Amino acid sequence: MPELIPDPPRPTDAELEILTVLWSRGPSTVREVHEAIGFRKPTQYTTVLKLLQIMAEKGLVRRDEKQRAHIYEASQPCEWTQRQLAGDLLQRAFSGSAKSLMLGALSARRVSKEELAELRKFLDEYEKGTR
Amino acid sequence: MPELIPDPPRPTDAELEILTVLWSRGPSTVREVHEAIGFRKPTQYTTVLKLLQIMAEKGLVRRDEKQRAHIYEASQPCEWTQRQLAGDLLQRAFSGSAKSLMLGALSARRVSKEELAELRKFLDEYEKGTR
DNA sequence: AAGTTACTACGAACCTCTTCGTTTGTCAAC
DNA sequence: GTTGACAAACGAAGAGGTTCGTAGTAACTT
Repeated sequence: MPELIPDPPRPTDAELEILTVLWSRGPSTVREVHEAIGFRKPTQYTTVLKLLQIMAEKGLVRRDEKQRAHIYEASQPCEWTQRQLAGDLLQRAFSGSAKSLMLGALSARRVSKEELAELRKFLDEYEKGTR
Repeated sequence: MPELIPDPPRPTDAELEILTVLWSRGPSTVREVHEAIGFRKPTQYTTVLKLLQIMAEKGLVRRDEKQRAHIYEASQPCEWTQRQLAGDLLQRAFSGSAKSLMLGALSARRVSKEELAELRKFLDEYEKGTR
């Protein structure tokens, strides 16, 4: 019978930064993650290691211990986590109003005409999908 | 000369919940906030008080001490904070892609046809505004 | 074999967040 | 004036998050 594994919790800020690396790089060693993080802010190797260990306990990442240098991998796809985070914020800060969220996002930073067009296209496709 | 006050920090989960009450009720006493919160989850009066005191230190709320029962008020308008939160998440979890954020939000919960129409209308107006 | 390097594991320190019990102060009514 | 109600202030405890130093261990080099 299938193991019943609960959804991993919402990642914290530091955890999300690591997940970002794992999503873009794919399965990686601690060293690889550490190097990627190092570009953005100086961090000790063991800090990244500890974080990854804790994330493994929480179920945010999976760990392959077959090699000496363990390989870590995000347990959930990027889109899944993004959905959690967006839905969570939508609920907590925007009382569920997608329009308000959009307004907030667009006014937070300049958005190109291309991106606006993309958004429209996306709305069309979305509507078609839920018909 | 004008006091140079830094922007308040990103509110935590519990703080955001209180801010929500203040935005909808307007300036309120601790008791009023406590009652409003109590509808959603049982909480001690002093917990709300402490939270508000800390939020005042952080600059998230202003406090009027003229009355015996102090009056608290959100220091920033709802829209401002929403913009911060949306921009922050956009940056941290969506690499700045407004489209991805929208996709996440829409797939997080069902959205009515009316809301979709609203979104389109909003996009049009937004484009007009940034011409 | 001894020394060097690369890795994991562990533990502790420090901070923030959240919660609540207790104390202190103020005001009004009896 | 004493009492009771209601308010702020304070202190502390517990949980979680973040960081890092140190220790232990396996593999590689000479």
